[in-house]
Amino acid sequence: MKNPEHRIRTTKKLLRDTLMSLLTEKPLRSITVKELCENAGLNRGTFYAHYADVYDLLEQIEADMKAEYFAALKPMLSDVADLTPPKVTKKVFDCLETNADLCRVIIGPYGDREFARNLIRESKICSIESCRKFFPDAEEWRINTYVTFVYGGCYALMERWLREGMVERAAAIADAAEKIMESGVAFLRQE
Amino acid sequence: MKNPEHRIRTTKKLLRDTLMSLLTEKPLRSITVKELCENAGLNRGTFYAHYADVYDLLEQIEADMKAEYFAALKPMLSDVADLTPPKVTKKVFDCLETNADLCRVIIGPYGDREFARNLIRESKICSIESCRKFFPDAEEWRINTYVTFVYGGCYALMERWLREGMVERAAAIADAAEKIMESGVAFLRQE
DNA sequence: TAATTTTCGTACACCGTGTTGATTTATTAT
DNA sequence: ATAATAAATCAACACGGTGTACGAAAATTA
Repeated sequence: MKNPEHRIRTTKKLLRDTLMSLLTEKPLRSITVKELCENAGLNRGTFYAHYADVYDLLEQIEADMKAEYFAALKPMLSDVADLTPPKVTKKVFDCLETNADLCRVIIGPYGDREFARNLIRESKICSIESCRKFFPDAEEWRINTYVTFVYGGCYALMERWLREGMVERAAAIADAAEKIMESGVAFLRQE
Repeated sequence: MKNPEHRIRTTKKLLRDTLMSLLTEKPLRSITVKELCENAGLNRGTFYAHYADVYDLLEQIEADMKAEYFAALKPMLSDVADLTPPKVTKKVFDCLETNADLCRVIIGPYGDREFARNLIRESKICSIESCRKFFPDAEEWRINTYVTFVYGGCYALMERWLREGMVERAAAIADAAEKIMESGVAFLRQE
């Protein structure tokens, strides 16, 4: 075969998929290694050959997701020169819409919302930089505060959107977010 | 003694304090009933007389916190007639500043941030109502979206504030939050 | 086909769990 | 104070998942 570790990859993928599946039913704390392996049809010893415990497994899954997220996001960001925070928001919402299945698990009742929050928070850095470019005279504290607020708001919208089944289009939410972060409460006086 | 259950209350309080203390060192998942009782100087059987497991204990602690939070917040809210969302924010920040010790544990590395988020989210309801009062012509969707965004933003500021050791005054953060939710990005053009 | 690597199967000691029943200690009521 | 009541203690137990080990079986590579 091409890949010398093809077999391991298959096994790992099976364990990952099984864990994600179990996470739609119950919290991580009540998922045992034994149960996980029985569901995956794997020997328990095989699990321990790759992971220390279920938390370790989830951590590795999340690390990979994070890598994929930024790998997918970066090209989206780099092809635009004047990248205002609202535009970043739109890109991120599109990214979520693409990976809807995964998002639903993470944001679900037994998912790791904290992980999602951290992803968004780490995206903050580039926004702070672009903000500085557009408002060179603004104090550092103001910029940081504004971006923090605005990212928190966007995350809240995302969470609601995912929780309610993504019935609206990503673009619609992104538009609303953009208008609020641009003009605040004036958003309620429109139309 | 006055209270017929004085002894139980003392025991429960001891268990609670011990758990909160342990939560500053390690995550809940690696805190065992055995360890908790050893630290509290109590018999393990005593624990099981009151709680099912450590998760049950934390749930009860959080339920009480929630009750206290709203008990403290309601009088703050009721003594003002024209309660705009920004004013609610100010009140909540004051409330957090008062209970700084507790907040630090919850928002800390092993705390339950999700619990904090839920508290804030539940405060949203009264804000939606007051928003409707001030903007009777706005569509329901717009109001809900705006309040969701704005609460997410406030929560993000709170989290940052707590994480950075509450060095700034609550009023300062509340002012910033107020201005952003009022006029959006214009916040960066001030001063 | 032979060599290598991964998975399987089994067994084992270990530890925390949750429960039990009897005993001791503290609180309440008389 | 003393008896009655309730809670905390103590020791013991079966149970289940953990993490590890090692040889056998199966799959992959050369």
